[in-house]
Amino acid sequence: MDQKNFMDEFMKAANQDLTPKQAKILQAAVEIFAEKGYAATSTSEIAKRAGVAEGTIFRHYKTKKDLLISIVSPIIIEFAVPLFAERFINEVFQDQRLDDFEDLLRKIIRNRYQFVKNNVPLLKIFFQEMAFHAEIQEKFSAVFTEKVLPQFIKVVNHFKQNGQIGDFPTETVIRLTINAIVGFFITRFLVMPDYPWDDEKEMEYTIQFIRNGLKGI
Amino acid sequence: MDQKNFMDEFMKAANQDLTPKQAKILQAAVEIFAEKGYAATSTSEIAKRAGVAEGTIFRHYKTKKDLLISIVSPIIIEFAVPLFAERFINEVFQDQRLDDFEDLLRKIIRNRYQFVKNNVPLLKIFFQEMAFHAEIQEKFSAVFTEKVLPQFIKVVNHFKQNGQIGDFPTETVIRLTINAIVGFFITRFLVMPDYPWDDEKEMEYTIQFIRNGLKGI
DNA sequence: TTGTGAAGTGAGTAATCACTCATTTTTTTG
DNA sequence: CAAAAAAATGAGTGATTACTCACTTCACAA
Repeated sequence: MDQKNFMDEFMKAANQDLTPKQAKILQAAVEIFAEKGYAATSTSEIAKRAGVAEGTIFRHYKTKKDLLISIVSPIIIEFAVPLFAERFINEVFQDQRLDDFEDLLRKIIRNRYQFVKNNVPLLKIFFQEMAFHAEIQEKFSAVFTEKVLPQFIKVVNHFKQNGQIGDFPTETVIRLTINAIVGFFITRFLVMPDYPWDDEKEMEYTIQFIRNGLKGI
Repeated sequence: MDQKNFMDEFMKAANQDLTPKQAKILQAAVEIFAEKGYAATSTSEIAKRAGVAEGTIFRHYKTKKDLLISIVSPIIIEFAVPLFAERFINEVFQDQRLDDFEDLLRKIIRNRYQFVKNNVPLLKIFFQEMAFHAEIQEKFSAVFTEKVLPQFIKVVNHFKQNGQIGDFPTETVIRLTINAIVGFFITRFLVMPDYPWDDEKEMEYTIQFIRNGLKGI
């Protein structure tokens, strides 16, 4: 995916030029997809909950799958990109206050925590349907390898050089870090959303776990 | 996947003799459920791949959902339980060679690695369908809280007392540990199965990551 | 006011769905 | 071997599916 397509997606996501009925359709689809899964959801049920005729769905979305893609695409970009925009990463190398791995971890986790908390159903749909739809996999893969990975590598190598991260391969550091962070969110919001979490504490423990786990001996 | 291992798992768990056609049905259902998901799979397609009449499926399984539960139930027990059988855990407190957190981690990860490798489609179905079927959630919850959690708590407290695990809450230690291990398996076998993994090295890095991450400073 | 295109409608359609059941085939048993 | 039981069959069922299309309603510019 090239830059232009990418920005198109982003603009499409940011734009609010949806008709009221179209917005209702998206809202209903997200709710039901998250509840029962894409394949188990019928377009008639979406139309019913959206308070819309079934034909209206197909006026805006060529197929049911098109509706799914329209829902999932923005969330891929919004979840992965913002914290890894070039502007932000450059700060890491220039701003004294960011030259600490633990502080960076804290900043990333706290920022993404708010985003995840505000988008649980959308993210549930993403994780579920990624397993079965090549379009979603490809879109995610493109965003990850083009936008996230290069910046992540820069940062890890930076902290490896100044000794805050130990002698692991860079890809392994990235795997372990993303897994610890995303794993926390999945446990917190999808696996055990009703557990009496103390989010502040758990985030801090997770930060310590990652920092110590990656520290050289 | 090795078909022999695969059917062995079923025989063991079901503790019941299957007719050849019934075995074919299970095998076909596992394959297609893993490929396209439970809801997107039709019973006619299962029958076709199994080389069986559609009615034969319903002679052995009351409903399509019944077939799913019959597939998923054994895997829950076999994944969670074996390493936490009382006999094994008692060894941890008696056997000198097991009185090292790192060695225990290594033993657990290596054992479960083989199991996961031999049961990828089954585990994929489990993770996917757990999100939507209360029966599966309840079965898993029961096995986890009755069989796994109590043993895990014992072990963690043991290693906290002798200083190998630092001052985290026990539940947090368990969350971080399971997340690191299961996360590795999911990344390795579901998210990026085609990446040129060096499994030995990645397991060792994961062990170091957990051990250092949980170590008190 | 009127013309025009977009938005919205809902009855209609062919295909497919999970599941049934009367019947046939295979296996077990006495 | 014959009778009984179990396993397997596949055509048939009503319900539901994603999607279509001829039509109506709407917003708005000329």
